[in-house]
Amino acid sequence: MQMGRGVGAEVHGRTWSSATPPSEEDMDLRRGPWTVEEDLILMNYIAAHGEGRWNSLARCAGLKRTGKSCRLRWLNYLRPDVRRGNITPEEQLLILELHSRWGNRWSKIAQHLPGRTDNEIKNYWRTRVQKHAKQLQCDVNSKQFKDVMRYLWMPRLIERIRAASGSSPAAIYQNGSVPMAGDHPAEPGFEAGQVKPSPETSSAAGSSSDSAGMHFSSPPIADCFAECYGGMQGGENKNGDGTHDVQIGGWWPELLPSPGGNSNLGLPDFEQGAWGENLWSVEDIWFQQQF
DNA sequence: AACATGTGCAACCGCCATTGT
DNA sequence: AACAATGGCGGTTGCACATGT
Repeated sequence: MQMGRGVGAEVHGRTWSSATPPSEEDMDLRRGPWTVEEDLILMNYIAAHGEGRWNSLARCAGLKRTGKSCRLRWLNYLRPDVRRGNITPEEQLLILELHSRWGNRWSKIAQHLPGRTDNEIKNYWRTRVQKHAKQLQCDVNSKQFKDVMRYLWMPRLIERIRAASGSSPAAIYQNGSVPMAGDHPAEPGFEAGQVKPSPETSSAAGSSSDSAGMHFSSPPIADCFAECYGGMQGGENKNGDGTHDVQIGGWWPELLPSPGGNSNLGLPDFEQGAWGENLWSVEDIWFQQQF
């Protein structure tokens, strides 16, 4: 998909004012979508000379582009290790987790998703996650929404990954690059929440009779994440006695689709982008209203 | 079939930090 | 020390395509 852009006013990383009109060379700069020829020139030049010093690179390569534009094109599109295609559930989970930790630090988040660019992650967040917040009529940065993410989406993603795993869901962490609980600053909004699930209204995806009156302190997301993933590292949920799934024990299983069952129960289909109107089950709405 | 609306995403914008002179 | 050039980042835009009516 290619598209043009409006005529902007920045060349060589600088802007010009009406008092300092662009030079003839500046006027010659190309904007908008890159052509195949330009891509080839850029790739060949970088293959021969390496990347960096983008402004001189653009000049020396004969590209009528700003250095910034070349850099962006290379990093977001042409780099050989750029991964394209759907964001996997594992990646989705990681994005949710890391965003809860770092906020809109897209480049930092991208460092933990090999092959994914900050631009892609940012786009994912804006198009998918923010859309959900809108559907729930709450702000994406609100505690409500963060709790929905933490207690509904993430466990469901985990369950989905687990259900799908023959392939290890922990594969994404094989490089050991993902910081886990304890190595990040506390996130104030996530520290002290209390969840009071209603047994009457939370049984859509399963049955539970022992959760009445249960109160759970909200663990930091990373703790849930580590716990849940810890339970999956061996490929199976090892605990017959529920000790391992301490964070997703209790009322969480009620919200989760049964393993091997329909893992899409009430879960927005992140992967396929099926974000219809009825994404939210009654329990989701109920959950959201508790905050 | 034609039009309207929604969605995804590449590319640009503007600011700030760093580096060089 | 001051200024300019450059790199990097988060935010925003707008077009092509998909989907709905």
